[in-house]
Amino acid sequence: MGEKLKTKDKILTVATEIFYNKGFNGARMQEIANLANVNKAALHYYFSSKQELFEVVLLNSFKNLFISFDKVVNSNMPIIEKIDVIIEKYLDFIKTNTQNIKFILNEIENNLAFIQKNMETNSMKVKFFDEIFEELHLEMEKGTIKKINPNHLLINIISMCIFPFIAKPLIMEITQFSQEEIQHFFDEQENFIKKFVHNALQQKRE
Amino acid sequence: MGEKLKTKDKILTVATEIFYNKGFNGARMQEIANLANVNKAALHYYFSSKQELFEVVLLNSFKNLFISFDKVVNSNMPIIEKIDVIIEKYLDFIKTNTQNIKFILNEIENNLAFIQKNMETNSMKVKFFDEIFEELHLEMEKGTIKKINPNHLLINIISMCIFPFIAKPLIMEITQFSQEEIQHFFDEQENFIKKFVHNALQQKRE
DNA sequence: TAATATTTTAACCATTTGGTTAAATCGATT
DNA sequence: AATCGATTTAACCAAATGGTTAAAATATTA
Repeated sequence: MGEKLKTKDKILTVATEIFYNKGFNGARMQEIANLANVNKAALHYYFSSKQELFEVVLLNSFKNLFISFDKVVNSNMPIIEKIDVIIEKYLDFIKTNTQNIKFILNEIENNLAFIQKNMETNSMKVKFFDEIFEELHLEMEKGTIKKINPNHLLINIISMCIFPFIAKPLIMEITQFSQEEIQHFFDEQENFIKKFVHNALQQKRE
Repeated sequence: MGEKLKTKDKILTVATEIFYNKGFNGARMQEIANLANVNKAALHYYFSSKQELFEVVLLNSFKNLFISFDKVVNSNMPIIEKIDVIIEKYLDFIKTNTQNIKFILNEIENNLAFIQKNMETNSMKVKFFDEIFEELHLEMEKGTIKKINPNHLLINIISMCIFPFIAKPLIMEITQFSQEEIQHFFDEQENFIKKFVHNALQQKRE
């Protein structure tokens, strides 16, 4: 017991790693089998085809994304602090899941139908966005923060949190940053984004 | 004359399209040959291998990126307006070159050595960053704009301009935006980013 | 322990894929 | 028109790849 799933789990773990790094087309069943210490036939015993194995990995990857973003905030702290928490959560997630996001961004277009089907059946809806939207609208009505489009606010926050990680190799190539410089950049990024957003949200003092 | 390069150009155009959409691993020489209306052997007549053809496409792709970003601004308009122009240029570029950027982001890691070698020999250095950095520092000294880290400012501007295009399919899946809603988002995005940045840069009135 | 179901293996197979070769065709120059 | 180099083609090839099969090994259960 418990041991039964060992091989299957091992295969899935290895497959995830390989698919994340090489994508569907770059992944080789043989390499997955080798790294999982099983025969290629064992792969097909647990997963009928490369496509099926891939889809399991893709779906897990998506679930992972949604779990992390769901219900980020539900306390009754001030809106500005809440946004700070959102920024922290996004940065936390991307730091340890860069490959996960890259993988999804790369593979989503070729698998839209599959994803849509399984998003529905697994009822992975994002209430998070709706909730924070509503709250932002409320606070704007109250005059706590400036009136800006919440869609833009949230998507641009996500952009600033995620893109530098996705584009790290390109950024390093273009800027010729040293390892220390890029490290310093990422260390400072959280505070920069927070201030950036505060400036956009805070009412000017009258 | 001029006709001589026709076939080679046709191959390159088609190869670019295929490599952009499917990456190195997903691209098939046969498909490139078919779309270019030539035999597969003709491909190898002009490009010795898939790798070589790929590298030509990759290098062109990189040059394209650098040409677009080089010398964005050199007039003597106020710094804030200059930043606006930069935002416009980035958005213009990404609108028509989404696949180009995605391709580079995906393939850069596996081809770092090649890119570095050819960046040097082709002396594709980006003076743009240095110049605008210097100017930002100057204006901060003068007190025209707030003192913030130019690295962060520029990279975050780029993030906001580029990421939504890269992540459009994912955003649509998560937000369940309709076609009109997403269109509206992209239409408004330019002004949003500009205001966002202005707020971050403008000195509070005393 | 014998019987049964689960898991793993080695040896194959068909197809795809990048690449080659030698001959044929086309184009310009003389 | 004859010549010579550039271009294109058809027919192949070896290696890689996803997948299959039947038998062996390992657990599980009666």
